[in-house]
Amino acid sequence: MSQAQINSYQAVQAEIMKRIQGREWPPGTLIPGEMELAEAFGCARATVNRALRELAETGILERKRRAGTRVALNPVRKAVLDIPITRHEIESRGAAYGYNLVERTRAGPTPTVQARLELPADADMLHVSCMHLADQRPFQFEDRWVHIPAAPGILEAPLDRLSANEWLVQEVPYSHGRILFSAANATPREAELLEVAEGSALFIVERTTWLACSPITFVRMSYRADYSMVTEL
Amino acid sequence: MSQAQINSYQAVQAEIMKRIQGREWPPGTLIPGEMELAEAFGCARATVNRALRELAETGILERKRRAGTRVALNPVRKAVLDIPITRHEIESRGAAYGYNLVERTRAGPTPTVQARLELPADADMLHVSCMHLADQRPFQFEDRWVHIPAAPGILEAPLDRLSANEWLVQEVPYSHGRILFSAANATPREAELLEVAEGSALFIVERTTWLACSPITFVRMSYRADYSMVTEL
DNA sequence: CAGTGGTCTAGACCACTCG
DNA sequence: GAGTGGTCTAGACCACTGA
Repeated sequence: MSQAQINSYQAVQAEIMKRIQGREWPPGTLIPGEMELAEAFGCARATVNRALRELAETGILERKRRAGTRVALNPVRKAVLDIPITRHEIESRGAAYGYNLVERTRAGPTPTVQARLELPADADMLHVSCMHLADQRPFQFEDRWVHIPAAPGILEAPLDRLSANEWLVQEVPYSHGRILFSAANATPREAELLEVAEGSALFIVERTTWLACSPITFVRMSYRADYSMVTEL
Repeated sequence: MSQAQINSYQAVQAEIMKRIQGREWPPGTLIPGEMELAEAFGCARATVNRALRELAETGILERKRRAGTRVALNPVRKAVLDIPITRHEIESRGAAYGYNLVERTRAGPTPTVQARLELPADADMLHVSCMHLADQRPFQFEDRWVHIPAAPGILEAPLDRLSANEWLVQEVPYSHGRILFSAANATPREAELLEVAEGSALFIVERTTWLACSPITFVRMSYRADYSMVTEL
């Protein structure tokens, strides 16, 4: 026998990674087909398929019908980012969560918000902004616009106690969204709320969500410069 | 019959999503078991399993053995981030890629670099920094430290023409890494290189990679504030 | 048009965990 | 201990696509 039994998809992945990392299969290599690997490993093709499919999803392999599977030459690696509710993020860091409603106004969208949500200027919206605190210290400033017809209950939501994010997550399903990460200098208002110097760099996350083609909400979240978002790959 | 044939895993996913979005299954609902769904949809359990497993991976469902599958109450949604090579990112935006080597020095690590890579102060390292340009304009400043014993060929790499990133990706495999996103105010040097005002907010990405337990490289990439990273969910 | 990956099926065994 | 999801198998058909 030339090869011990490798009959779990994770074992197959480990073996493939071992060969890639050992440069037995350097970038660009065309690796054997699923049937061949299955035979060599002593397992079913479905097992090899799952192993290879998942590695391709992370960008390590590239698969094409007829052409086969090769080790990615220019790996566009995929990293998975967790997007938790802010309260949970704070609590998972072991800090006490605090919440302050800053503003709650029924108003038409600003031009920026209009553009992001693709809504008319006279759309019926709720503008809600709030602070999230970690151990009494400013953690995140949230500035949100909600399209009222898409989430009618929002007008009765107890936003003085609960962030709009938490209310929406439980009450209004969405089908897809877009997240945008960037940096910006703190405006005087943001500086005051986040207790940083004016012009201090902030980490910005903007999120827009839809249900089917109907826009629900746009939110801009600003974090102090000492915040960072982490992911493993 | 109560239900048309839904016999592809994507059709099953669509049906599940439809029921969640239609609030037929609001957050927290315990949904039917795999066998039951398979029978209702007229497909095999494996098909339902794949559909549900993938939805659970994105955070929409939560699955536990014995307890069953429920619609996530506090959805920690997962977003997938593409991490391309900078040259490809620039080219895919339709801009011309440019590259300038700024510095190339063999030196011991700074305290920050030491901490990130968990290396001793006298480790043998190459410090390489460079600018990536899009249509002749500054796009990203890359400041990198490479642990020479982990990537010996780096000393002969043509870093005057090719970024260390591109060379490493093809020549040195890695097993895992950590990425950290944050914001910072531009130092005088960064401001000059990126052609922004001193103190201007920069988007910062720091990446550390290892092969098994052996650190390979640490890189800090700074982007002008007009840059943003996007992902869909 | 032939060979690759993509998927589905029916059945089985297993591991975990909740009641 | 029983029931759920987690996985593997052997076989089959299909869609795509590059030679």
